[in-house]
Amino acid sequence: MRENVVMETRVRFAPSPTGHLHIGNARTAILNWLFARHTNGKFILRIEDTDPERSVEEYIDQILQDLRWLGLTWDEGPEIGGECGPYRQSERLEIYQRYAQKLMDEGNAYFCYCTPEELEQMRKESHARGEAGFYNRRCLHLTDEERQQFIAEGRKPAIRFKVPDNSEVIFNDIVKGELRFETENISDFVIMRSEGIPTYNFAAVVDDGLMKISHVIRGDDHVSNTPRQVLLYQALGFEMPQFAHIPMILGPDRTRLSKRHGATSLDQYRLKGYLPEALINFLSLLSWSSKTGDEILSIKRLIEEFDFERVSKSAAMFDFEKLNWMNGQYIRSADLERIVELAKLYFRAAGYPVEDESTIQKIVAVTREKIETLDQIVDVARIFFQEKITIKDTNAKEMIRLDSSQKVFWSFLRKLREIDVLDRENFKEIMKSVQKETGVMGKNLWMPLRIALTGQMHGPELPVTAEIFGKEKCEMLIERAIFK
RNA sequence: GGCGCGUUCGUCUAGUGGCCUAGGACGCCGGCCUCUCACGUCGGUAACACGGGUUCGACUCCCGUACGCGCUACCA
Repeated sequence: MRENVVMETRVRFAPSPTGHLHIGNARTAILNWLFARHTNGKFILRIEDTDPERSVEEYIDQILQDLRWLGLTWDEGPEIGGECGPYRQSERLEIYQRYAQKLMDEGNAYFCYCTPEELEQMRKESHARGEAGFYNRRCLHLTDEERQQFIAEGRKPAIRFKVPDNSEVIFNDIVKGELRFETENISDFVIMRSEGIPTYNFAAVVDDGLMKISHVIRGDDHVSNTPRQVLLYQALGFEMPQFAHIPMILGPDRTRLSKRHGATSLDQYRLKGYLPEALINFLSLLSWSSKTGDEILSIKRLIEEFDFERVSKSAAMFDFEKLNWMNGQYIRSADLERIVELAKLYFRAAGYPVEDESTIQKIVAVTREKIETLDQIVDVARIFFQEKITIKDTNAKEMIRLDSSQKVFWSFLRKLREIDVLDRENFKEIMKSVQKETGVMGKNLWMPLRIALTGQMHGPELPVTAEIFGKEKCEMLIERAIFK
């Protein structure tokens, strides 16, 4: 029957507020979002904050902010609600209890009174025997006296799911293909902790089921959890979603990307001056590729083209070099006004005055050409804000003392005084006539001017730099270079 | 230890049995552009983990080995 109905795609991103939004999780969020938009479905945000030990309220806001910064708008979730709320697991505790009770009533789950020490012992023993699972099902076969005894001792029970014997869990993963697991290798696992809080595997299934999630898209570190969840779906009678396990992102040492590898939280990237669309583009290209072979892809194209057919099965290393290159591409092609606004943030932090809008715009236009992350604009633009010029480079010092350089300065000065307003065009004209007059050309002509004006041998286009400085400042700087 | 997943240039990848003398991108190297750096542009460097099958033919299919990663919690 349901073959005829075109089911609406409903995907979810379910972060746990135990820290900042990790770059790997951001990628998972991006792929979920892309798929939702591609299929015209819904992108649902759910907060998995069942562990009070590790969940921190502030991180929820942080994560929401990060997601918004990326532009990943959600259709249901915190702050906007939806038909399947609440969207915070800590507010759904009664729901999990109800379904756990249902499993107990139907004989699919049972109380477990084992202590951490007892469990640890079992783990050791089964490990020594070379088995996969570890729980020996002691509490499944408890006599009434034993049970009374534990209760009398004040032991609070957890609830374990009873894994079917001798069967095989088979499911089709959209990216990995058919996956099979013997239940013999899965021991009865806890679904409700003794404090009445659900475990991840249980809460995720109950919520995904109730929220009618059609595709579970997550990192492939969850593959091993999936058979447990499949069993739960079956026992609970929920419709099974499709699973798509996307490959991990690795650090330079080929282990899963983590803090050890440097910047891993999204806000660090924002602060350093990466553009959200660059990050989305780059992250999308980790284990996915456009069939056109293009690599610079707009959000629009990403939405149009994304599908699981082209997601690869193997993990991908995070390549900072390529991200930087890509970010540079986006910085240069973005609307200038936008980059100006962002650049001002960095200028202000560096103490540069940003009041003169048209000057700032010119500065950004010429300096964005040379940076890969926005924070680098502070260094490149320093020449426009520095109080006085100090020449550190000895080659540069020697250069301006050259007779030919001094001749150039004098000639340039004379011609500069003849004009009213200096701009990039008449700067070039002046240079031409200075060349004619002095016979100095090429590097010997330009470099002394560059050094006199900026104190450095490298920098933005000189005509533009001179225009930004203006006639008076140039005049003053060249005079100084003459008498040095 | 057990279970699962993976393995094409340094890195991200294309490749679905002949189109592969393995293509593109980042990086790197060199040329051009040029006052410099960067941009841009042109060219170069560099890979099918290994061993068996299957097949007229294997990067592509099957099996094994090696290596890597993940899971193996009353974390998610």
